[in-house]
Amino acid sequence: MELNLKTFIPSLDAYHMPYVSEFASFDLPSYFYSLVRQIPVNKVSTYMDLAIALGDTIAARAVGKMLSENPEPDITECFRIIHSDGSVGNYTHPLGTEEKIRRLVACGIKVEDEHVMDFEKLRFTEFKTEFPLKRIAAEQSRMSKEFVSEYPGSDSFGAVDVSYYGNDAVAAFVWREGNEIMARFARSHVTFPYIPTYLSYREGEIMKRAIGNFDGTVLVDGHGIYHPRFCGLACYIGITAGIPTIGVGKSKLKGNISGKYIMIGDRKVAMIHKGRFLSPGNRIDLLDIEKIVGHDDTVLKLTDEAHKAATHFKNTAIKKE
DNA sequence: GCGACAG
DNA sequence: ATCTTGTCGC
Repeated sequence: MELNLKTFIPSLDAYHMPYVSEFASFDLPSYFYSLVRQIPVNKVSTYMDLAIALGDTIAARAVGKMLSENPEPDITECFRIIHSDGSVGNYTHPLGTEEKIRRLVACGIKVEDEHVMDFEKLRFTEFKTEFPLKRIAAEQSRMSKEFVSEYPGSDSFGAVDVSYYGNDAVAAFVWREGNEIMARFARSHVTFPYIPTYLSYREGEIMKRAIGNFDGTVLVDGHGIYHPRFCGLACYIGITAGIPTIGVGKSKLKGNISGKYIMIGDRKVAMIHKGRFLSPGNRIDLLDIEKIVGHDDTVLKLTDEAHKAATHFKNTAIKKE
């Protein structure tokens, strides 16, 4: 016998459809290196210029980091990227800054006292780009609209954290079973760099693999709606996996402190509890979080267990390889 | 000159 | 988060 779906499912909208990210496996470094290769041989550009071409000035440090990890320095020449004040800046090479200057001079660029002469005239900014970080930020804004504040309730809690050895990451997810603490791990090489406010695209997918099909509320090492686009790591995980999540951050992002709460504009996005910033990720609100940590102070300690598990796995399994 | 800038 | 990457605004 076959079911007539049209009869039994009146509207797909009645179901919660997990949001699918378009950038879950986006290779930002490859895109970035292709931008670097656009700089003409007799020109220079700055870390900030490349960050703008990527789509957000907040990525300036990540630009430096990606250049330092350039896998093909002969094909993607990175010595043309200099500081915004015209000084040549660092060069990840055994010979350091001296080598950067030597290579610039070899291209006919004049350098005096570690500064590029006629810097503004030699500066290249006309990148052909689709501003990927702007697109990702737009996805965060769209995704934030999928946030649901109704808490389904749960008697089980888990916590997830990530530890790194270079760009090799391990995610640890821990939960309680009776008196035991259980752990599940996920490993992978990550390419997306750490960029403030884009943490989801570095850690979201590996964390979801460690969480697996856990049926409960997940504490995430990062913020939830306490985020400039109301879409931090805990939201990304909660909304793309369709599960209740709570963001647990150790440090501030932006926003104003008002008593025990953090405000972004007129929206209350987080509460301060025991030096942590707690914010809704998905399918929960601040009042639920307040009740949970007030009723059971062992729940938050799961985040410490997740941190320990991830660090231990990294030190014992990854570092030795 | 020093802090922000989630991890 | 590690192993050093940059800019802005006060």
